[in-house]
Amino acid sequence: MTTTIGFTEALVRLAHVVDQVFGEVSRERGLTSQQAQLLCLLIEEPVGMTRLSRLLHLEKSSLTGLVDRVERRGLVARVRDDTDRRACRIALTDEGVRQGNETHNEVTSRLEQLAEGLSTADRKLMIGVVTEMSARHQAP
Amino acid sequence: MTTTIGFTEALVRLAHVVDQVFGEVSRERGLTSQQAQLLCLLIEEPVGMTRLSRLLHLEKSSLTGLVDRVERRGLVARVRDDTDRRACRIALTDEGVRQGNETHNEVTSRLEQLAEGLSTADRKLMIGVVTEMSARHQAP
DNA sequence: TATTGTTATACTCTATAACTATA
DNA sequence: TATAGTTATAGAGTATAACAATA
Repeated sequence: MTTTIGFTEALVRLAHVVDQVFGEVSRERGLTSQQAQLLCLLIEEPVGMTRLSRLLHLEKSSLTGLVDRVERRGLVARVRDDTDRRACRIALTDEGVRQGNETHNEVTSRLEQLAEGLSTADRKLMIGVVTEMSARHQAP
Repeated sequence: MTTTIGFTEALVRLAHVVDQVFGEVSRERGLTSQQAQLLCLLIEEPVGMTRLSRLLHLEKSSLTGLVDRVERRGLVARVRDDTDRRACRIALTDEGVRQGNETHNEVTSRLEQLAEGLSTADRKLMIGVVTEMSARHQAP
């Protein structure tokens, strides 16, 4: 029973797998995908609401609630911006850093497991393809 | 400013792109991603709630509401199963077939556009990789 | 008893519109 | 006036638990 699929369908299927892995890992930590994604995004550095909303493709008002819920869990904090009293930056707490890193590592680990045995050349190819597609998608 | 990304990160990024394209196309038709996904899934044939819930990784109770909303929009109908009076199959209406096909085609078209210029060999490679990863993810 | 699907309930996610405070 | 962020509101998505009807 070997069903052949097309290229586009492969992309969609891959997206489902990634989404599900991310969802599973998040869920195991008592987080939603969105909450976990927020934590992962903040690992690098604190980010303000307006920029976060662009990065996550969310309206600012939607973000307010998401941040509220993660803040209530003690994983992030609103830190005031000294240069602009209207603004704040969302920063991970110590526990948030832990959860964010663990989530990221676990997702990475599981995806690596699924891709086990894939040659370095093939990986590089996929990275190249994705980088190109991603750039095209953001360009317009 | 050329930032190099890892293989796993590429997978995650690709998933985001696909999700977003799917979301954009759905939205343009006044549908949510989940509703559009349901329509696309039903293009092949009508499916019962239990099987749908496995295919979409959703609890049956969550599915009831989703089907309700899509049915309210006149895109699907609950058809009774003659061999089992407990069961029903969710079938696309004529309008549902149209929307499902158009959504599928538009998503395909936009993803193809993003992957324009990619060689046949590279496409085949990606299909192979995804098929393998997808199979591993479902296996356990 | 097991299975199919629904209902009740409680959160979460999301957008739109209107708002406050600061720039 | 424009920008940063919040509030109010409404609808959609989701899970858990309890349920009805049928197998």
